[in-house]
Formats: sequence, C-alpha cells, structure tokens
Amino acid sequence: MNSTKETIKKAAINLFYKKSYFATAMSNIALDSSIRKASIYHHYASKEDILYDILMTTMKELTIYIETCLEGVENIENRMRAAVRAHVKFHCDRQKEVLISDSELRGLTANNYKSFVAQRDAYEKIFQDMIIQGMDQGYFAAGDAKVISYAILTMCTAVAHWFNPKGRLSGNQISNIYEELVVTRLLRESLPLHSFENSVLEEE
Amino acid sequence: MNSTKETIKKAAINLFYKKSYFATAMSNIALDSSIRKASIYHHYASKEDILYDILMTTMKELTIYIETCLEGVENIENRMRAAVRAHVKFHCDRQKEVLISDSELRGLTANNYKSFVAQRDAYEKIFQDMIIQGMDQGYFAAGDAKVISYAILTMCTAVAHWFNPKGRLSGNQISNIYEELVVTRLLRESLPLHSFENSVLEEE
DNA sequence: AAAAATCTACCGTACGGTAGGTAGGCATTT
DNA sequence: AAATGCCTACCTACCGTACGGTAGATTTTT
Repeated sequence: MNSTKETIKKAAINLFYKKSYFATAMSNIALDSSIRKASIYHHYASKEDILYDILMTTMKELTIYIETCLEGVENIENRMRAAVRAHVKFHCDRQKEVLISDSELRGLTANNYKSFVAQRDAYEKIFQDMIIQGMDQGYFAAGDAKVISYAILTMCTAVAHWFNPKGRLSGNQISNIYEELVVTRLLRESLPLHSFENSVLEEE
Repeated sequence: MNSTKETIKKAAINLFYKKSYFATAMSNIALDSSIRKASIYHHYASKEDILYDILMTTMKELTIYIETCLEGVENIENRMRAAVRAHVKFHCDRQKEVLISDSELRGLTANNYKSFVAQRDAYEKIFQDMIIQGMDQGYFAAGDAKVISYAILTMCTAVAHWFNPKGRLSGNQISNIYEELVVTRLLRESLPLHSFENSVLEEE
C-alpha cells in the first residue's frame, strides 16, 4: 500500500482513538500526516471511507490471524485455547484499532455498516461454533451457549480497554491468564459430578 | 428535579446512545425536547454539562444500587453473588446510560473527567476488594486478582452491549446466568486441591 | 508528456453558544 | 387592591468559527 495512505491511516487511528471519530476533523488528520487536507481526498473518498478502511481491515486481519492460529490444532479444548490466546493477543497488539471497531460503528452509513457487521458476525461465529461443539460433545460444561459465547467474547475483547503496553503484564502474559480463565474455569465443569458438592468451599 | 430538565436529559441520553455525543447537536436535543435550543442553556451550562450529568448521575446511582444490594449480606461468596447480580441487572435496566458511560468519556474536559473516573474507580474497588478478600481467605481460587477483577467487571459490564430488552432472556435471567458463571466457575477452584488433577477432563 | 500526487483557495453549511427580549407568576410596597 | 419589581422559563435572531468537501493550478514521478 501507498506509504502516504498508510501515514494518513495511522494518523486517523491515533486521532479516532484519542478523540473519537466525530470529534476528529479532517484538518487534524492532515496536520498529523504532514499533508494538506485536500490531499487526503486523493487517497480516500471521504472521512467515513477512512473509518471504514480501519474497521474492515482490522476485522479481516483479526479473522485471518485467528484462522492461522487454529490451523492444524485438532482437539476442541486446544482449539479453544488457541482461539482465546489469539483473540486476546490481537486485542493487546492492535489495541487502538479494535477499540475504534468497538465504539465508532455509528460513523458508518447503512451499507458500510452492514458489511462490517457481517464480517464481525462471521468472526464471532468461529467462537460460538467451537463452544457449541465442545458442549455437545461433553468437553465443556453445559450451559446457555449463546450467553456463554457473549460472556467469553466480550471479556476477551475488553482486554483492549484496560491493557497498558507499559504495564506490569505483557500481552502474552495476559493471553496466558485468559486462556486459563476461559478454558479451565469458565468452560470446564467445576467439580467432578456428584462428589464433594460444595463442602470445601462453604465453611463459614 | 425540574421536569423540563428531565426531558432534555432523556432526549440527550437517547441521542448520545444512538448517534454518539459528538455527532449529536444541541439543536437535535432541542427538537426532541420540544423546546428551542437556547432554552436548554437555562437548564444546562453547556453540552458537556449534559453529558457530565448523565455520566455522573448514572455512576452514583449504580454505586448506591450495589451498596443497597450488598447490605446485610455476610458471607463473601453471597456478597459476590449479590454484587454480580446487581451489576448485571443495572446494566440491563440502564443500558443506554451505561453504554454512554463506557464510550463517551472523551467528551469530558480534564476536571469533569477526573471526578467521573474517581467515582468509577471507587465503584470498581468494591469488586476488587471482594475478590482479593475472597482469594486471601481461600474462598475463591487463587490467581492474579487484578486481572480477574478486570475480567469479571468487563464481562458483566459488556452485557449492556448485547442485551436486547425484547430478546429471549430477561435482565433477571441473564443476571442469574452471570452470577453462576462468575461465582461457581470463574472464582471457584475447578477441582478440590491435589486430588483428581485433570484426569477426568483431559481424555482425548 | 502523461499520470500521479499534492497544493492553495474557497464554498456552503451547521455547529455551540450568546444577546437580548417577552410572558407570566409571585412577592413586596404604596 | 393596584402598582412595582423581580424571577423563572422560555423565545427569536444572530455571531464567529470550523467543518467536510471541491475546483483547479502546480509540482513530482514515471
């Protein structure tokens, strides 16, 4: 891709992230790209076009990334582990873009909105299918598959809201923690059926 | 509170929710309130002032609600259950306001931002303290308390992103599911220590 | 010399907010 | 009880600014 176009896109990502889409002016993007405002229109048809490019590209890259990470992984539990790791890692590495994807959809007009949501739904279906399959086959604890899918996906997505690249934990460390949380806690039966009940944990 | 002020606030909530804060014009709010634009300034000093009112009031009401729900509940597990229930219920009942609270903070100038974040941090500390206490006393499974707090809070907060008042599940039903997910899955030891290991669940 | 990339200069519009006025209710003064 | 002054709540009309986008000339690259 054209390098100027990339510069514009990166400036837009930073501004949309910091100030939001509607609070960002084309002149802001131009200034941060060291270019005149009118020149942006040589690369993008409109302001919305920049937003759409950011959203769609990010969602497609996320899908490709997760598919790559799932390649060759057989066991359903391991597939789920790989998917959670990949999702969380991506949301740490691409924090700004995914936050924009999460909160600036209202900047899209009907057609663009539709195609983005279709792309996102396809992505989320990867998780939902795995969870349903794992439950059906008895590898994951039974439960409301839809709600549990939402719970897992939103929890993993929200990492982008609090992750700090300069913080105590790296993206990889957080991925590890979430992999465990999701697979060995959220999805696995708490106790081997019928034994122990709640005995150990409910004293007092 | 003055009824006109409430009308303005409600119109603003709907518009900020549907179109975002920056994409909403004072004239939009005026139109939806059946009032002239200038009259809004009799009740609110500025557009930001409306946003601040919405954000701050919602966060204070959430805090009061959760404190009420925790009153008299003794056992740490039951306290956690009550807290999760309350949080999720509030996020279903007050969907629009909490979504605004989640995504429109960039509309606040420094001072307003600071006081809102202080209020929000105080609220989140209620959860964090419970989780740390539960872990220290051995009622909850050990783990990175900070990360687990974030995981739980963001997961429960995100219910507002997908909850549909006309959908299959009511706010109460979702609260029930989340209460179980958080307390008996996320926070409870998967297996009684030292026995069983992962034997039962890792066949294949 | 053609094409691509960028520029200056500008357009119409809509924004947040203000100036200043009016209508009516309700005390206080005469 | 009539007149006065003040207050709340709202209005019309407007201001300065900044927005997204365009026209068309100019420069740079191929």
